[in-house]
Amino acid sequence: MRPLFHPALEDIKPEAILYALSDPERVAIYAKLAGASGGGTCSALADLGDRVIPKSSLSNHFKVLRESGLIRSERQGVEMRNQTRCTELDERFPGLIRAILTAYGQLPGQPKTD
Amino acid sequence: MRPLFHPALEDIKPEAILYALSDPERVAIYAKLAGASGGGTCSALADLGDRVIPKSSLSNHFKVLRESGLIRSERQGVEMRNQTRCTELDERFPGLIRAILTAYGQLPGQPKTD
DNA sequence: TCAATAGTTCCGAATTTCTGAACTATGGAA
DNA sequence: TTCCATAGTTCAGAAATTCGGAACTATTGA
Repeated sequence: MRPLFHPALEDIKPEAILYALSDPERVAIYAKLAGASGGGTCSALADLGDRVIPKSSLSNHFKVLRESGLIRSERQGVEMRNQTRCTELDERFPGLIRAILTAYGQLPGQPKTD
Repeated sequence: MRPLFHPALEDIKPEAILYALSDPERVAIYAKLAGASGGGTCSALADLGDRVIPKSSLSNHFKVLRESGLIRSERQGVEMRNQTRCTELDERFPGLIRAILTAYGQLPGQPKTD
């Protein structure tokens, strides 16, 4: 398995962030991750309620989120811990992530409006 | 030619906005439009400096921007006037467009950082 | 060493994007 | 009215991307 790639903060591109978050499934995953305290595993986030995302699609979603710079993944034993890079990101693109999650009505603790 | 479709404000979806603005060419077009006073025509926005966008691609870019709710297009004689819907949009998704343009370093009047 | 679990990679099918060529709509000139 | 020029749209095939099942890899525990 090739090592996971994470872009350096200064290499993160707005187009990659927007592309990654232009898919509601990825937004749902990211929002859960932003809410979760422990660092979510892939399989813990596969269930969207109305549909269960296939493993390979899920793996790809995480790859897109990771390579865009939105999350950091690291292996912990048999599973993968994923966490958002939102503090860093807010430094590079102030207000961006919050505005996006607000638009989706997915800010942690916020009632869904869509 | 079929009539141009514009979504009602309440039908505008964040995923469509993010998708439309995940393409740097479309961002460049949108940013020019946000800066232009008159309402830009397609051909006036085709020249990106490093490349001239083909007519059909340009037409498609405008379609994506229009159907996502970012711009409004209306025929004025032989040409098309395009204008942003940013005031409306800011009402629906507060701060979103500004945060995105800031991330791209493309806010009107702002020096490019990327 | 073997089995179980978590996730990645591969690869073919389906979908989407891109763009040259043909077409449509409008306005002005003859 | 007819013809031409201009601005943009639509069509269609090629290229690129996405999706997801099946096979594979890595790690842990028995």
